[in-house]
Amino acid sequence: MISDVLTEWLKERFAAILPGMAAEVRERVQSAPATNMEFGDYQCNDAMTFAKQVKRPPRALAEEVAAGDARPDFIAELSVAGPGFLNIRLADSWLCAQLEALAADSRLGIPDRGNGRTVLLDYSSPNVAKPMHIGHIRSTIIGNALDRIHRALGYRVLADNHLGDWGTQFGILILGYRNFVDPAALRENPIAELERVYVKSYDCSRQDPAWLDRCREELVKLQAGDPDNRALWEQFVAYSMAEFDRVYRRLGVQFDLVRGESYYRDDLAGVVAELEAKGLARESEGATVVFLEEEKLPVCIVRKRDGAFNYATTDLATLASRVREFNPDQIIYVTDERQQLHFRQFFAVARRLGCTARVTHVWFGLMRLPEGTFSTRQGNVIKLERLLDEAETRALEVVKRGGSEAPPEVQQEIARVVGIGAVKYADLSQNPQTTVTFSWDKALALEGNSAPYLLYAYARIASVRDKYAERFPAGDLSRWPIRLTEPLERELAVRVLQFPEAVVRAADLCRPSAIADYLYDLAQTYSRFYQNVPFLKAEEGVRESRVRLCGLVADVLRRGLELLGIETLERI
RNA sequence: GCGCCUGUAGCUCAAUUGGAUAGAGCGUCAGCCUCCGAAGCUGAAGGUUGUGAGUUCGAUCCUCGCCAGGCGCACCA
Repeated sequence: MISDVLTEWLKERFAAILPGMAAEVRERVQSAPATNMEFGDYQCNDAMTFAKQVKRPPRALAEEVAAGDARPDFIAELSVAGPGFLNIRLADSWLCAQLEALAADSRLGIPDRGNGRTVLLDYSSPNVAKPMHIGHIRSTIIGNALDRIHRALGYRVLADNHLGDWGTQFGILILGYRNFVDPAALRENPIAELERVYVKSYDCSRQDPAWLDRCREELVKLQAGDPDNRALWEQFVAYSMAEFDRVYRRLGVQFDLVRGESYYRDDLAGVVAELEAKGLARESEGATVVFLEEEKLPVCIVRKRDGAFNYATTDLATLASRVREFNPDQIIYVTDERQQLHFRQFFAVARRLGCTARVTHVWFGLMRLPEGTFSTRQGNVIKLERLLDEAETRALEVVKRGGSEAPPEVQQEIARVVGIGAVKYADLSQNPQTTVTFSWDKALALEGNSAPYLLYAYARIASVRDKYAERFPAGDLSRWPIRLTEPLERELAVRVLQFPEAVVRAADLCRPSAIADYLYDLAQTYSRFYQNVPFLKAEEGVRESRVRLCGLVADVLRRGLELLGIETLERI
């Protein structure tokens, strides 16, 4: 990566002029893309940071760094500006060589950061017997993007869908099912019917304590292995999986493991026993809890007063099982913001149990409606499948409005890719940690910073290649080197080479939006280039170089979108 | 009450975690298709970064106090 090459060189330079603090220099010196094109391509601000410590003027330090006579071949210009900024302009010849290397590299320069190390990703994790609604989309899409990004960086990724298939809701559901289910409706739409039954039974439990007691009994029977309740439970899980699989297929999401909470049900007692044996958990107010005073956190309950286990227990059992079986270096959980406290508690307990795997909670803001939060009981949920349908419908309207000549099934396919891509991109292109207020127009945006803008840029490049082949049938792109003659194409070249940095950043921050931001910037730069720099009309040599550069942009766009789980089309 | 998060152009969001003149899209206004795909491009207007202090060469970013909103806080997950 460009920044690595520059950083390494800068570290040596700083270490040479600050021999007393070489170790710290090697730790901290960084280079970053220039904030303003006029300054150069990259910059380094560390003369200012070190000046304080050595009590010397920052500008003098910077000048000393810049003064060395052995200027490496990748730097064309190195200058000092303002209080001590080091501005670097890269050499065109070196940029061209880097582009040639990128063109020959199937990884497009993405480094092998993982080196085979294992990352386990826990995401999506919907509850059985409830429909997937738009609140589930963020975990699924962000988690899947993190999955793809880590795989690209050479990690061994295990994506695990930790279904909510063993909670207290099953007592309510089983009793409701026995009393209210409509077999015809169940055949027609199982999940909708189960949802109706659940809501009705839930209402009963709120009004009638006796009903609630009977729900608890059903739950106890299920957990004790009662054959009838077990059969019902299996049926519910099967219905839900069918629906989930349908949605996942549409979203292009695949898991390596689908292990719901039920998978760990026999481990729960052992977790509590271990905590007690190690003196970490003790009885309090009838429950078994772990006190977390050092961390200044509330107590973590691992067994309720009624003897039942809860979420924290399940998570601890799950973690232990994962460590035993896969020994992951890192486990990433993707959930909404409401679970922050829970994860802080859970991680604290895990550490006390000696867990050394790096555990990360990636949380995202809740999805809301303009009128407030939505809930199953208020009946104002928007189902995920309906969102996807609507996305495809709107995209199809745009395709038709554009006067597409393509046959209907091709238009349908374009609408599918554009619509689903728009939904995903709307979520992935912004910082996950903000609350989002759902609106159809935003989720399905088809212009501006959106998937269709990127897909359009991509399709235009595919067209460029076709046009080139058509007009210059004897042309052979591979015979011509890449050259940089126009400022805009040079700018585009630098952007293309920054792709690996965007991927690394997205992984480091667990923020796929870093890639989305980068791709949008790349597509914008490309569009300006496309509009303002002639290439098929350029002279031979320049023409081939520019068509090849276009091809590299296309490769990066395709790969980048793929990392976000968004498909591309050659025609749109 | 305590904790976490958010507040940036009329609206939706960026700003590479302390860097230079805070950038995009939508919307508004003015231009660009006999031309490599106009789902595009060029330009204009639009800002006391919620607010008040502090830290330093330098603050949207760090510290403290306020204001507004969201989400949590012992037996749901």
